[in-house]
Amino acid sequence: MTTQRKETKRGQILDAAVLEIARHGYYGTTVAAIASRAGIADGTVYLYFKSKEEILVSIFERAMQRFIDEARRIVDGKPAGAESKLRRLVSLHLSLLGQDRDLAVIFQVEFRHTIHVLELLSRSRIREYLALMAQVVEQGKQEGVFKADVEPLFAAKSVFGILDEMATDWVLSKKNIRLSSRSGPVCDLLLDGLSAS
Amino acid sequence: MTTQRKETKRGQILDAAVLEIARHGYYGTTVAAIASRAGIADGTVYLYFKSKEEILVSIFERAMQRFIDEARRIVDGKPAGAESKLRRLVSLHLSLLGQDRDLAVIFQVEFRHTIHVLELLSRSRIREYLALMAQVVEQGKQEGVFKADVEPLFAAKSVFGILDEMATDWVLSKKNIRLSSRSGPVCDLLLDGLSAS
DNA sequence: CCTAGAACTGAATATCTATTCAGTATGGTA
DNA sequence: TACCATACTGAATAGATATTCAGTTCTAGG
Repeated sequence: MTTQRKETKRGQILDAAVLEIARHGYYGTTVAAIASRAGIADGTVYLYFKSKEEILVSIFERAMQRFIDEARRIVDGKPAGAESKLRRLVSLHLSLLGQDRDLAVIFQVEFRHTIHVLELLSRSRIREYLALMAQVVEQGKQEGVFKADVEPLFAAKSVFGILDEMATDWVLSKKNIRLSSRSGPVCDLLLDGLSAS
Repeated sequence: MTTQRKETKRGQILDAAVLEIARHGYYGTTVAAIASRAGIADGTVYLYFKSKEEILVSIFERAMQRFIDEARRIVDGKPAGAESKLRRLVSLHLSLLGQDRDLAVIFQVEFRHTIHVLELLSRSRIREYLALMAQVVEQGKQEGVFKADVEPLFAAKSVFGILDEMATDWVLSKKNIRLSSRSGPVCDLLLDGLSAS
């Protein structure tokens, strides 16, 4: 069996796990249920993952890699103003989560147990992501379009916080709006604040 | 045994549970550990709570009640400008979490399983809290100090999102800053945004 | 001091499930 | 075709722990 094929099966298991975990939670999902949905025997799971926990870690890694790669393309890609880059980052975040509700559920809900399970791992990846946002804020300060006294990392966390809450709200709400439709309002608020001019 | 006394013991169990769950997570905490820390027998826990899950629910209820009561005092209390009320709400949120790290851990991490365990319960309480924030935004719009085109509930969620991220960041970081020291910068960003005037 | 009922105890139970591993199937190669 | 390595299977295991309940201790009122 080629590496290609192996990667495919590994991916299938991860896909099955995303589906099950989004519906029943990490602790509510049995390895047997993941195997069954992937159409393989329980034992086979352990040929691809050392443990159930490693499956969760892998889901996180796979998704986070995508977030970071795409964000980096915006930040380090072809030159553009900071405001434009910020708008694209916001839009990216909401689009990626908005197009896969199961993944969004896992991100917004299941990964929050992470302080115990994935602490180091998850926060280091998120720090990487936050750093990309902070880089854009820094650029904005140098261009003079963002306030001089704003701390880039603090601003990045604020941006992330708002995006995170919008995503959680979307995940938990029954309404059928598109998550990415919140992109504009989020940016407007971030850029200009609540105060009347 | 008086009701008073009963409430005390119930509270002791909850206190013990907060401590254990903050350290080991909900699924990593055994009922035996909670009982042991509370200095009672395992079975006694079940005289006060129907199940382990009910303990988690009760921790949430008890804490959330405090948040809502204090927020309501700010919002409906003696008249003040919207900006001032908003600053006090932000400060309240960060202070309440900042003065009890164990409770903060549970709020920022453990309650996120809530989509499956506490979905209805927790979100309805949080909606109540969000509604109080939204009320202040609405007031600001009428006073003309906040932008006319901002949606109050959307703004409230944004405020909550930033506060939430600051709290999570604080909980996961080893640094020994006071959480409430973030209160000023958070308000400034919310009110005036990132853009240079 | 007695006693009934409330409060408490903690060993036993009943169930659940992650992981293992001895055996089976598959597919490419000579 | 025969062979071997790789991939897969799924029943059995081992360990964990929420919850119960029969028995014990406490306590307040008479």
